[in-house]
Formats: sequence, structure tokens, C-alpha cells
Amino acid sequence: MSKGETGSYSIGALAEATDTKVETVRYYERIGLLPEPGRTAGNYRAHTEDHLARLSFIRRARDLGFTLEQIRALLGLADQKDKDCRVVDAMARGQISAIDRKISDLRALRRELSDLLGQCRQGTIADCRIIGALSPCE
Amino acid sequence: MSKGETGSYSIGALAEATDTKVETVRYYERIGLLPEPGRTAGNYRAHTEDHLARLSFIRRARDLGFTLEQIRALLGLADQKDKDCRVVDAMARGQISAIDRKISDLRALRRELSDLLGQCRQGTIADCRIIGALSPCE
DNA sequence: TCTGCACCCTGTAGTCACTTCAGGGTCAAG
DNA sequence: CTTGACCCTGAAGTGACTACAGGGTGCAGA
Repeated sequence: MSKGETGSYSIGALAEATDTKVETVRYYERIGLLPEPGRTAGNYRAHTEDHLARLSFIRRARDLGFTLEQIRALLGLADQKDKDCRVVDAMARGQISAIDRKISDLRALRRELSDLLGQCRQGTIADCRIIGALSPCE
Repeated sequence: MSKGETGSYSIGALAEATDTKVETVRYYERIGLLPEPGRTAGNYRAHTEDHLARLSFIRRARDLGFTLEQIRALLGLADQKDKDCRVVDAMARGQISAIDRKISDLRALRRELSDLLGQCRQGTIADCRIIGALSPCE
């Protein structure tokens, strides 16, 4: 599970370094998000530092809630260093407002559920407020 | 799109009444969440009030963030009116803590993204802080 | 009566981001 | 020389729908 002496990473090493599952790394390669690495004599993948950097970027962006398609776009942009970064900025802003929407939805939902719970007096299901609140005819 | 004079609902009427897509209603039927309705002479589905009630329950629970499998369980419970409702209560509590977890994850994420945005000075991609923060070698 | 249109039917495949599985091959340690 | 950890491929499964192809039904207007 460590970097080989030739400076290449096995898929397991790469996965461990980026907190990714091995299958997920192969998946990213399959969908063309990660370039195909070279192979060893025994047909094992031999990833480079570049693969590591790219995979780190992908995972970090995923953690920030970007979709794989957004990440594909970001990776495309990141290669064009002379263009201005307004596009990247706009994507980040869009991401933030999506997050704000999700948070307020979740808060509303939480309020509703805890109101329901507050009314629950541990009786039988026949007079359970939670079931009752979900059913339309009550 | 209205309730027929025999008191049955077409799939479109049922969908509209519960703010569901027609395909989703058929999907719920296919996976056994909604019982198979009767059919008209022309092989159209003819849903009853019971279908409407059950579908309302499903949609409402979905809106509250329950999974279809949890809903299947809730529907099973709702039919056993003499049992005590501690199970239902526990499911609601579990749901609330899952929501709390999601909210705090999203808040952390939001903070991180807006820190990034705050540093963005609309230069070229080469010195874009967002791209930079995602890349490992900076 | 014909025609057009909105609605309905079935079955299949696509979505997203993975995960799991079956059925093998490779490699280093003991 | 065998054991066990790791690796390989290709296909299928997950959740909760959504979309599409290729039809049939029902009703209003011309």
C-alpha cells in the first residue's frame, strides 16, 4: 500500500491517500475523469503524482458538493490558466445558494418532525400523532 | 382529470391531487407500495379513496425525508392499530438526528466555500483561489 | 363521421455516483 | 509452496425516480 520505488502508486495506495475506495478510483477512470494510468508487468495500474493531484482535486470538490459533471468542467477550466476565473467564481456562488436552499428545506422538515414528536404520548398506533399527521383523513 | 362519477380516480387525477408525477404513481405500484387498482373497460387504472389516502401518506412521508423502505415499514405499522407506537416514535427520532447531521455538514461546507469566494479577486485561473484551494500542491 | 388531441397503457432503459459480485490473476512473506 | 492481501475485468445492483418508444382510449369540435 505504498508508493513504489519507481515513484508510482498502486490503486490501493492512491485510494488510501485520498480516502477513496478502490472501486471508486476505477469508476473515475472509466468515466474519463481520471486519465488511464500506465501498467506494471503484472497488469496492475501504476499511477503518477499527477493522478494523485487530480484525484485529490476531485474528492475535495465532491466533498464541497460539486457534481462529477461540474468537476469535469472545473478540471477543464483549471487547465486553461490564462482565462479569467469568473466562471469558477459563478460556479462556487451557485453551489452556495444551492446549499442555502437545502439547509432551509431541512430546517423546515426538522421543525415539522419535532412538532409531531412533541405530540407523541406513546399510546397505541391507533392514536399515534405521527401516523395520524401523515394520514390525510385526520 | 377529475374523480369519475363511480368515485374512482384516474392515474392523472390521483397524481394531481397528491402533487406526484403519473410515472411515479405507476412506479409505486410496481414496487408494491401502492396496491394494484381495478381497471376500467378501456384498461385504465381506477383508483379508490384508499389509494388516494395511501399515496398522500407516502408523499408526505417522502417530503419528511423518509426512504421508501421506511415508508413501507410505517405503512405496515399503520395497519396494526393495537400495537404501541414506540417504533414509530423511534423512527421519527432517528430521522431528526439524520437531519441534524445533514444540516451541520452543509453548514461546514457552506463556510468553506464562502471563505474561498471571499478570496477570489477575479484574476486569471492561474491565480484563482478556488482552483488553488482544491489543488493539493498549494 | 372524421379528426385531433389529451390522456392512458406497457416495457425498457437512462440518471447519479457509486457499490457489489463473480470469477479470476499477482505477489511477497513464511 | 501455500496462504493471504492485493489486483484485474465486466456486469449487475442501488434508490427513487424519469424518459422514451410505440402504441391504445375517449371525447369534443368540424
